[in-house]
Amino acid sequence: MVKMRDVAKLANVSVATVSRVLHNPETVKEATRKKVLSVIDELNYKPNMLARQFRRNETNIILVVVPSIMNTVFSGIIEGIEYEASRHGYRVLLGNTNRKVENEYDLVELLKKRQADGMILLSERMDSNDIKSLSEEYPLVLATAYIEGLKVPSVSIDNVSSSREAVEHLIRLGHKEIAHITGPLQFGISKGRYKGYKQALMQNNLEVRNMLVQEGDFTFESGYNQMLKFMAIEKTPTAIFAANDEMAMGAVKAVKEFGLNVPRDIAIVGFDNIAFSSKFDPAITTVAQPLFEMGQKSMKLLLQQIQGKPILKSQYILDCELIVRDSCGGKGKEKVLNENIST
Amino acid sequence: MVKMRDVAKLANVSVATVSRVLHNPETVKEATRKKVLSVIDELNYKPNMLARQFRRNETNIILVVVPSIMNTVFSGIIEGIEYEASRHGYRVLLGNTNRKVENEYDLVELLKKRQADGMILLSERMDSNDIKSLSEEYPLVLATAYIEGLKVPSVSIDNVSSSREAVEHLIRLGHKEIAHITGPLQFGISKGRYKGYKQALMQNNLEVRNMLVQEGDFTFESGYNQMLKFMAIEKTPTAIFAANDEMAMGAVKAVKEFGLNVPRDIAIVGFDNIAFSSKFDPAITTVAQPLFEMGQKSMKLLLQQIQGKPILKSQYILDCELIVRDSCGGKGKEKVLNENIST
DNA sequence: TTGAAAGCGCTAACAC
DNA sequence: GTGTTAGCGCTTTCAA
Repeated sequence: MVKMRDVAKLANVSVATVSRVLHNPETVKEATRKKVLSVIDELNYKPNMLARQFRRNETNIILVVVPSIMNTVFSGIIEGIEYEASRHGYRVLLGNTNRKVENEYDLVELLKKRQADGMILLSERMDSNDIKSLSEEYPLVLATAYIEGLKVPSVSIDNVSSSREAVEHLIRLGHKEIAHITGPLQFGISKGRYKGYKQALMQNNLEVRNMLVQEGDFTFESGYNQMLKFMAIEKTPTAIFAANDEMAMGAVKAVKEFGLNVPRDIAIVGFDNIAFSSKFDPAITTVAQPLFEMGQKSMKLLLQQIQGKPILKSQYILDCELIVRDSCGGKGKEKVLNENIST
Repeated sequence: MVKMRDVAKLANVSVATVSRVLHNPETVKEATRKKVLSVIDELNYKPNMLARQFRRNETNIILVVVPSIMNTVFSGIIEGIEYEASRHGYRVLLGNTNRKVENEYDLVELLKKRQADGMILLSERMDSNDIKSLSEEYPLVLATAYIEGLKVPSVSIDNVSSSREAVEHLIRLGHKEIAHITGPLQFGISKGRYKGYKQALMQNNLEVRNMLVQEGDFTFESGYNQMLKFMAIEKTPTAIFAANDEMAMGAVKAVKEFGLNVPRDIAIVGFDNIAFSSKFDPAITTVAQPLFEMGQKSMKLLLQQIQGKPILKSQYILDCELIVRDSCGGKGKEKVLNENIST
């Protein structure tokens, strides 16, 4: 393995000069620099990063912890992280937890052992006290989640208001019997989306009925199963707000199996705008999070910490957008509505 | 930061002994070992991995290069890799290339700079000569792809025979006008699947007609567009074999838009068995790769290289399975067929 | 069974 | 502008 000393020897300079050529080329006389560079090329010298990292005590690696790599929401955020990271010379590596807390704790060890300069968590499985104390010692950002009351830098969306908007859209379309399939209610995002649903109903003087709220677990199957329950109610709801797209699609499947049509008989709205939502039949009306932006913002927050800059504002909440497609039956009407407004 | 020296001092031993307790505990007297361990605990000592890695010139990290993290095929393989890696004390980190060669080359640098002990490539974008020379210098395994004629350790499936099987299934169902939507033909897997399609037709004395083969790019949209072309042919094909599930779903969409029914009017078969295939309406008949097994096998091959063991066999080709669902119209019939065979 | 000590390859403070 | 040199924290050989 060719090392810096070899380059130095052949170029008739000291190792310090070689190091300078690599990191502060402007401090080296042009002739020397060219000489060194040509020798580096000639010997095909690759700096030993392990040595460098050890010496400087930094890796230029950002660890992103994802609960699942199959989810397009996460990949959208990751794109934003990667974009911002590479602009600053950082490389992003992904640690997959498969939704298991122990893997999350395992990946945290990488950070503690300095295998990464910082970490972005795309999940909130760990105990919040652990997250807090981790955050006090290491650069850390939470994305998609944020732990109330905890001053951990985080980037998230307002699940409450964006869900409210989605449900209000259904109300504006004339629906009065609107059901909700929630996510697992131990998660903050599920609670938030549920809250938004209730707010929309209450603000429009509609009753929040227990029977019209069922807890799912974010899977297609659970959407299907909970929809089956709604179909069994005597006065079947005319619209469904599902806490994510997968469940919305599962609900659609159940409706179809009853020989009914979405959106004609039952309107359905999801959340997340996963890649498949637009390809589903019918295309799912849903709430899109600003994924790229969230990733970018998270990375910026992380960089501030790594660079030891003071963080003026550490909690960011970004805006979502309602994407009206076919499953809610409001596409044409929405257009008319917009035109009315704009005229 | 508490370091080994601190532990040594407090435990009244040398740093060497502390190091031994960590790596070869059996070589240390029990009393000493216990003492050291308690001090480690007391001081909450975490070894500096950067120093360790530098010294031992190894990271215990496996880098998996994925073209896209959104794809359930890749995540399936990764699960297998992770399983096998963790059994041997290795950690898996993912590098996302977003299907860009330059990112692939970029990640290779991590390997060259010893940021990872080995690498598994889940894509074949790089120049095959580069892959070859990389493989000569570093532990490397190709999964899902394999480069013909090149002795790079690889794990793949037989795209030809499994595609042949899929098309033969359609033939057995009575179809004679079977079209094929290929992947980008510069990729080995696309060529293989195309080849399997042709073999099936020829072996059954069916004509391979140029008009019935269109090149897609593995996206939903391309499946849709190519299907539109088939619909425009005077004698519309009665069955379609798409080189992946996304294109198969796109094709379904096109058929539906013509007011036709899948599978009644046109049967469609995909490839990959992505997570969504079973949820699509109709559920897609497809070819499933043994993803977990592929990942596991790849990791085993990589470990052999890392440990410097001789590799007896370096190219593995695993079996696929045809999953008959609704989109081919062969579900019931297949059952009858099986029963006939089994009786 | 334990300790002393020599580096691993690089960076950066300091001297010239 | 460039060279000398002292480590970074750990592992491992050698000697005791």
